[in-house]
Amino acid sequence: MTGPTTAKHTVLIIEDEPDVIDLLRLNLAKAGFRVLEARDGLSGLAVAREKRPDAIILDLMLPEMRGEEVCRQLKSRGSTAAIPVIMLTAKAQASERVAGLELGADDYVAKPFSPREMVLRIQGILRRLETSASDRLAVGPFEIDRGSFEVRLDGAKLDLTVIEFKLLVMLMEKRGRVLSREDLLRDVWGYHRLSNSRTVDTHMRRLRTKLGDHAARLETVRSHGYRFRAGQED
Amino acid sequence: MTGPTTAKHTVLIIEDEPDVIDLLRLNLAKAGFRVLEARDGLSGLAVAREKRPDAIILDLMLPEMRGEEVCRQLKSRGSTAAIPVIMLTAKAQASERVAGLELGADDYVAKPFSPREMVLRIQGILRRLETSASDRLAVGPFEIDRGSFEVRLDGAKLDLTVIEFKLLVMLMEKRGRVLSREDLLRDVWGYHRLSNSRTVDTHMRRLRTKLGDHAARLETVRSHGYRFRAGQED
DNA sequence: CCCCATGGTGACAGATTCGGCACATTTCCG
DNA sequence: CGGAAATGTGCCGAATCTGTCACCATGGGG
Repeated sequence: MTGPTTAKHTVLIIEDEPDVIDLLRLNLAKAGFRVLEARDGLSGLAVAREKRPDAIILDLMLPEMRGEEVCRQLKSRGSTAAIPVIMLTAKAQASERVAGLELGADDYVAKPFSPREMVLRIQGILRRLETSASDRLAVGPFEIDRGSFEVRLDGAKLDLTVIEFKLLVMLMEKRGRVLSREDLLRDVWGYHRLSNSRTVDTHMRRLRTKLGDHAARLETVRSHGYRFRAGQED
Repeated sequence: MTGPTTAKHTVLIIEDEPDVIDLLRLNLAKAGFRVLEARDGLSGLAVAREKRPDAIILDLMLPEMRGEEVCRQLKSRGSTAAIPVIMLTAKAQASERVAGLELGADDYVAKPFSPREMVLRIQGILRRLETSASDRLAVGPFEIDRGSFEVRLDGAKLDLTVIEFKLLVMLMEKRGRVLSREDLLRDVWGYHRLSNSRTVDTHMRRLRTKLGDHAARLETVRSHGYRFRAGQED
């Protein structure tokens, strides 16, 4: 996220059985989640659209609108399609599971479930979304956040140009591999016609300067290009 | 990814039973995946590190090194920690499942499993990773790719400044909500001391100019700030 | 209907960034 | 060791980006 860091994640429970709601609410709250609830499919859909929770636990058996349909509608609209949905159902048959997954559900838990497992699943899904959504890339002392265009080296924020940023990202993504000047021009600059100039070299120097002590990670491979050396932490 | 688009996803199967391997290999290949395999834990770990597959199917019962340990080691190193792991085990007890999830596994499938379900799970996990990894943000005619810093409007590439880009991303992420000038200064500019100038207004104008016909999506909310109007597609 | 707070707009100057060049340095090869 | 090729480095002018200001347009409250 580029935006302000949200302190807590919000989970919406769409479920009609009060016992199940209570069980989930208690455990999710204990794990630090904010909890919303809806007692039927229609209002669940409405709450999801209005509040945009970070995850949804969706019972299949619901009044007003069945869970399958709720899921389908969630997944069919841009603003809610990315919200992970965890299906909750009494039936554990494989056929049901497949149906749920085909609807676009992100995970599936059979009742009776262990609340601990449910919390872990949600945390796992959110962790996965989070690390790739804010799109962090960390190698040793280098930390890159594509979301906020920030680079940190040994914790200190580096002040890089857009080109320098892209250059470093590309080198780090392909760390260990040698990238030719053409590769870099194509991907960092987006050139089609290949400039025959020494632009890449110049920018590499600028980048190295800003990396200070760690400039050594940017290796020159004579006659071939440049490489971000992959260390043991990689 | 900023780099070239990879055509196929690669899945690594770490499993010692030939029957299971064949079943998976067949179905995954049919679904368009490239398949790697390893017959024991140690070599599985090695292959994972060298080839960096897009997903790993990991049996718990393995010669050389147990699946739990393989998973732990995968998750403990930067380069392989982000690879989703799907645990495969004969035991379906809840306790085992929790243990797997706590190890950092991303999903869990009990044997005997339906190959169809397995393929769906992998596709689901990869889809989730993908859409957020390349970090696309699409609303109506707007398409943003944070990976390549590109904005397209009605398919045409827009040439935005870094500030304009961040501004638009922030407004789109929080579309429908009014963002105050302070919100925007804090998140786009990263100011701590709040500039009392009209900087935000000026940049909004510049952004609007570049959006042409679609500038109307950027609404001014008098006395409060700005808002990206959420349309029906959202 | 008028006033004034609020926001839009055009302009501008300073700062930053960029691509390229000339020259220095290094590396490799015979 | 000598020379050629490759790369590092300092620097410059052009282009771009940015914050700010002054002035204009607008609209809501009294």
